[in-house]
Amino acid sequence: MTPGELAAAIHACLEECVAAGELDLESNALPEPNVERPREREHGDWATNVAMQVAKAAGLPPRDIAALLAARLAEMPGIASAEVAGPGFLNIRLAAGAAGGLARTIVKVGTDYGRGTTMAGTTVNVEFVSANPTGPIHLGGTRWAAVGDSIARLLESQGATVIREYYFNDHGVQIDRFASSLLARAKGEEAPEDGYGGQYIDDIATAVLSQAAEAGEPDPRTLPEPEALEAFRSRGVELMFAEIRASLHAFGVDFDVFTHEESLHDSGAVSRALDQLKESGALYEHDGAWWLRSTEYGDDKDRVVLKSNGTEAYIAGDIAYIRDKHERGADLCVLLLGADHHGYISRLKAATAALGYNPDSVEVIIGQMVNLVRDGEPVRMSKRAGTVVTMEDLVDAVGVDAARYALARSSVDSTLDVDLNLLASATNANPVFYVQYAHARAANVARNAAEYGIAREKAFAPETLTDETETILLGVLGEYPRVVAQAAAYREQHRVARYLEELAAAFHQWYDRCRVTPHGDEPTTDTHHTRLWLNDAARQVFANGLGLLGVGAPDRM
RNA sequence: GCCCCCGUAGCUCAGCUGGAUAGAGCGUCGGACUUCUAAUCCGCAGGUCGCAGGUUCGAAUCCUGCCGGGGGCACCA
Repeated sequence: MTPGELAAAIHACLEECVAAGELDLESNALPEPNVERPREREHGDWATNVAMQVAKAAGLPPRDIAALLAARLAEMPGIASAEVAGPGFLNIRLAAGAAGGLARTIVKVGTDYGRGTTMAGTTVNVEFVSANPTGPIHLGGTRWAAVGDSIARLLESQGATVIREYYFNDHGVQIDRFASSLLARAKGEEAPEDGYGGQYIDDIATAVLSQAAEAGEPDPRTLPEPEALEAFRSRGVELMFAEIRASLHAFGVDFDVFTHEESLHDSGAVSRALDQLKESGALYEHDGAWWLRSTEYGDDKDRVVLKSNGTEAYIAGDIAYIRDKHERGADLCVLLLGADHHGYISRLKAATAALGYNPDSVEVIIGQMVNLVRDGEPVRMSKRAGTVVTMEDLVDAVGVDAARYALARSSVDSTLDVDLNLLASATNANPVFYVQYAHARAANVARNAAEYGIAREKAFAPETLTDETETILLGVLGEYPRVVAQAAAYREQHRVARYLEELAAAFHQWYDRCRVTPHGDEPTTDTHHTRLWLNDAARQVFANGLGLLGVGAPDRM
């Protein structure tokens, strides 16, 4: 019996109580009972606080309601006991066979265990990273790559169609500075004061020169300044962006759509969007500029969209972009942005509403910064000085799995300290190995079991799974679908990681106590076959959960 | 001045949609491999959940104020 089935059973008991006149409640207002594993083992396998939740509405003491439910619940098949505890908790024990049945359920369902359909039919556009192609992905962007991809996987697991999207800003002054930095380095000069430094600038400058030579074009350095800059800009951006894409791919993150900011301007999408807003009155003219009424959505002040000099402000591209995403069929647009962008939320919502879309169709996740720490001391990263730690640096130091896991296991609300020395030297400080090891162990157990003639087909006797560690392991396994559903609903990938660590602990403890293959001359019994079911169920959940984080599940370590 | 995030064990962080005695990893100390992987397990130690009020049967969790840290408040992108 899964916790979901148990919740349904409790709900049925509530309905029966209402039908029998024992509870004075609207039957359509009954809550979906919360079923959780109690912290204390003595409190049973599962507990619900539903009696306390409905106590006020029913006008009865919580313990009385719990008693009514307990009487009915205890009669149901698969339930060993139900008793009232504390202020009105209902502690439930499952019959051994009912609890153990979960192992077979998981094995049968396989990769679908933990998947749901609550978001079926919904198309979600998830935009993340979107770093300017003026340099390699740094630590902060790496965090969003790990988090964004995992959130995308979570949404997919609940049935959504997900588009991973990267907004590629090739339009503004940052790019101009990038181009002039390339030109300066190609000429052997220092990069300009407000430009970019670092070895990669030299490398790309060199690559631009050789590309031009191969194409039979004149040396860009000999061209007049504007043409020279353009040559370095167009080729440099392409080269830089190819490098970014390659890094992301090696990191296990691939995007479905790359949108160039320039293309929104070139295609007329920007002017179309602005025309629409002018017509609807969402833009107004003042001091020679056109303003968006973003204050109506909590912004401090209205924002300029068309500057008085006739050029478009940056936000104009954003407005066209959010319209573009909706027109391409997105029901929900999720954006991951760094904490330095939190001021954008209100103007983006305002733009969305002004365009005629539901502002709730845009959801901005603000993630806090990543700090580089070395031996406990904060290290300042500077693009100009070229002291930035990049995605590749991190991967070189700890590997993709450890990097992704370390970045995904914390809430994005917390600033994150990354200590390369710590991660690289004491790799067991990263719990990913604890989880992966559990999976590898389970795989090994399965290999050994096959050698000993233990096979799932030979028996499934769930009532033999009676060791305390087996009860706990089954309990944790049962929570997985709810954890995934909530992680998806709250867009909180770290819940999956934390869950896997809990599951790994339960698995290792079980492994320590219960053998799948018989000891020495011990005869093979149904218990061994049944434990293989449990082992394989755990292995499946490790694989499913690690998959949601984009982290590998190795069979050997 | 206004807005957002954070403040929980020595360190890094969970727990925050209100529930039973606040957790994990790392670090310290002490145990456990003649049989499925010791990257593991078991035990000890470690806490005014930043501070002060409030809400209620119940607050780390919700509300208000304050303190401390980070980020943001452009006709820049």
